[in-house]
Amino acid sequence: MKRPTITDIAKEAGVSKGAVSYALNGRPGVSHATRTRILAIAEQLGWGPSSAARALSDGKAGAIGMVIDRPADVLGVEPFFMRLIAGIQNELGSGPTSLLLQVAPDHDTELGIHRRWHAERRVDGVLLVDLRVDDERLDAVTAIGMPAVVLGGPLDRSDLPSAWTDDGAAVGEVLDYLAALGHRRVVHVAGPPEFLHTRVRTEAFVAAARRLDLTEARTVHTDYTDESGASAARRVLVSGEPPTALIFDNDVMAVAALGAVQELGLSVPGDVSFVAWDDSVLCRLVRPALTAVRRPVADYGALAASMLQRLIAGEDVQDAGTTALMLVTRASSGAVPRPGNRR
Amino acid sequence: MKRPTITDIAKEAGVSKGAVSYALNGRPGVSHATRTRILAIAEQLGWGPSSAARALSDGKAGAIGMVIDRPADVLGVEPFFMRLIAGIQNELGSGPTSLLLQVAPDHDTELGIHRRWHAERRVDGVLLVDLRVDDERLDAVTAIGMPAVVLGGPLDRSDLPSAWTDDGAAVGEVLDYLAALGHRRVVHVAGPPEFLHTRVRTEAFVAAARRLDLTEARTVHTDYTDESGASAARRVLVSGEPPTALIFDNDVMAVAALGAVQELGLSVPGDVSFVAWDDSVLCRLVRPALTAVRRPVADYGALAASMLQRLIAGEDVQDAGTTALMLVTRASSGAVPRPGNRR
DNA sequence: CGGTGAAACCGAACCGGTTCAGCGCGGAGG
DNA sequence: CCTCCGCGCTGAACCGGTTCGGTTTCACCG
Repeated sequence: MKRPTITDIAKEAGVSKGAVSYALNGRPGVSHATRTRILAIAEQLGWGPSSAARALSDGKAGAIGMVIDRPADVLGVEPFFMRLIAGIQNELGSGPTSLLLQVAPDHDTELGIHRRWHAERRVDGVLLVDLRVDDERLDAVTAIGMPAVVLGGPLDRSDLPSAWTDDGAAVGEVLDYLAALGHRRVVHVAGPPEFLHTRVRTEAFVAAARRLDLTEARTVHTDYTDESGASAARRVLVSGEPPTALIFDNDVMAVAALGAVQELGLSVPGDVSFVAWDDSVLCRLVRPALTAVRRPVADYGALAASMLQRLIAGEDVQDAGTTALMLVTRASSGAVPRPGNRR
Repeated sequence: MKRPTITDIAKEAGVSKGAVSYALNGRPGVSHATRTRILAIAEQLGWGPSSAARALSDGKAGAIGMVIDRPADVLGVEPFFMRLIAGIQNELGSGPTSLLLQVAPDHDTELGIHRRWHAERRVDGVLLVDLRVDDERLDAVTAIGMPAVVLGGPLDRSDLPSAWTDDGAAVGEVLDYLAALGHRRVVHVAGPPEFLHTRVRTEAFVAAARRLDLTEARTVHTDYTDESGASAARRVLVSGEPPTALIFDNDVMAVAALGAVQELGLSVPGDVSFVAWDDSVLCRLVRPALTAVRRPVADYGALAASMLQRLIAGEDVQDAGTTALMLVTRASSGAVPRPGNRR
C-alpha cells in the first residue's frame, strides 16, 4: 500500500524526475505526447503530490490558520464561528490550501500558537478574529512577518488588511427603525468593551442616538454569556425609567433575556421590543421570533480567506467590507407601548 | 526575518547538523555540555522545527483530519460539532499534532477529500463522524490504509476502532422516566434513518417500549432541520390518538417544535411532554426549558482523538465508550395529562 | 551546407530535517 | 603496551518534490 512518488512515475515512463514534475504541473518543457503519457501513469497509480515535500521545496505550507479563543461553552452555542468556517472553506474550496483550526483557552495561549505556527512554518498566514482594543496580536504577527488578515475593523493600519462588516451602519438602521416605532428609551446590551466590534457598535449607537435625539439611550456591558444577558435585561427593566426596546449584541443573550423578561411578567413586544445581533436559526425558533440583524457571515469568512490568499501570493491587498447587512423584522419588535399601558 | 534552521544552529555552535538534531531531540550521542550550548543557541535564535521537513523525513504529517458533511445552515446552529472540536483540541493540546478541518457539501465530496488527504500525505489519520448505515467511508479508508477512528457505534469491526456514547441505555432511561410519569403514547422524532446513531436510538426505543409494554410508541423520521421537526410534531399531535410525550433527536427540532405546538394551542408539559437529545445552552434558554439527554460531547471528542493518536502510533486500540450520559429534567416534561383534561 | 535557436529532456542541487555508518580518541582491561 | 569498547561527533544519504544549467536533437534559414 505504498504511495507512489514522482520517481516511480519517472521510472515507469522512462523519463527523469524533472520531466515528470514539469508534466504534472502543466509547465512547458515536455512534449504533448510524454505529458499525456505521464499524466495517464500518474492517474493510474493514484499519485498525489506530497504536501510535505512540496512545502519543503517551495517554502509554502499550503495552509492558513485560525485561532479561536473563547470558552468552549460559549463557543458551542454561537453559530457565528461555524458559519464563518463554512464560508472560509467554501472559498478555499478544493484548492491546495487547507484550514488549520485551533481553540485556545486564552489570549496568551493564542499568541504562543501563532509564534509556534510561524517557527514551524505550519501556515502561510493567519486570520485574526475577535479583535480587541489595543490587540497585542497585531504587533506580534507583523513583528514575525506573518501574513495576516484581520476580521473586524476597518483598522486603518497599512500593514494589516482587514475585512469588515459595516456594523456601524446597521446599528444606525436599527435605531432608525426603533425610533420610527416611537421608541425613545433604548438600551444596547453589548459585549465586553475590550472587543473592538463592541466599541464600533457602541460608538455607532451613541452617534445614532444623538442624531435621533434619543437622550435616554445607553449601553450596558456583558460577557456575552446567556446569564449575563438575561441579568442585564432584568436589571434595566426593573429600573426607574425602563427602556422600551433592547438591542442585544448576540442571539444567545437575546434568547436568554426573552425568558427572563417573560418571567418578570412583561410581554415582548407588548412592553419591550427586542432586536438581536446576528440572525440565526435560533432567532427564528423562539417565540416570539426575534427581529435581528443578519450579517452575511459566510461571505465574510470567504472574503477574509480570499484576501489572505492574495496577501500570501504577494499581492497588494486593501481593506474590504461587506455592506450587505440586513435588518430582519419579526414578532419581537413593535410599536412603543402607549403610556399607562404598561404592566 | 529569515527563520533559522538547524544548519544555522550547527554553524553557530561549530558542530554538525547531525549533532544538533540529536541535541534538540533529547537523544544520546552528544555530551551534556554541547547539548546545553545547542539548546541555548536554538532558544536564542527562536528556532522551531520545520513541520514540512520533519514530515518529509519521518513520513508523519503531524495532523489529523475531520470532515463534516452537513449543509452549512444546519451545521451552524448545532452546538455539537463545536463542542466536539473543542474536546479534540483539548486532547491534542499543544502537542505536535494539529487538526485539519473540512466542511463538505455532500458524501461523495467527503470521500474525495479523504483520498486526496491520503495521496498528499496531509494527515496521519482521520476521524469519521456522522456514520451512516453501510457507510462507504469505512471500506474506503481501510482500502487506502488510512488510520481512522469512528465516532459512533460500537461497530464490531476489528479493523476500525470506534468511540461511542451509550445512546441505547440513555434512550431506555428516558422511556423509563416517561413511563414512570404515566406516559404510554410516546413518539420518537428521529433523524434520517440512514444515520447509524438514528438506528441505534430507534432500536433501543423499540426495545425499551416493548419492555415497558408501551404498545403505542412509535418513531417518525425527519431530516434534522427545524422545519421538519416542527412539522413532524404538528402531524402526530393532530392525529387521532396524539402522543403525550415526544422525544427529539436534536435540540433544534425540539425548540422548533415547541413553537409549533404552542401555536396549536397546546401547552408543554400540560398537554405534551418534551425530551430533547443533546443538552445545550439552547435547551436551557427556551421557555419552558427543555428536559434533555446530556452527553459529554467534549470528552467524546477527546476520547476519539486520543484513540486515533494511539492508533497512529501503532498501538492496538479497542473500541471505547463514554457511558456518562445523563438525563437532565427541566420544565418541559411532567406527568401525563388526566384523560378528558386535554384541549 | 553550416549555423542557429528552440524544444525536449537529463542530471544534480536544493529545501530542512532524521538517521546511520564510520572515525578519532580516551580510558579500562588483560 | 596493546587491544577493545564506547562516547562524541562527522559526513553523507535520504525523504519527495521543484528548479535550473546543460546537452541533445531537429527544423529552419540564409
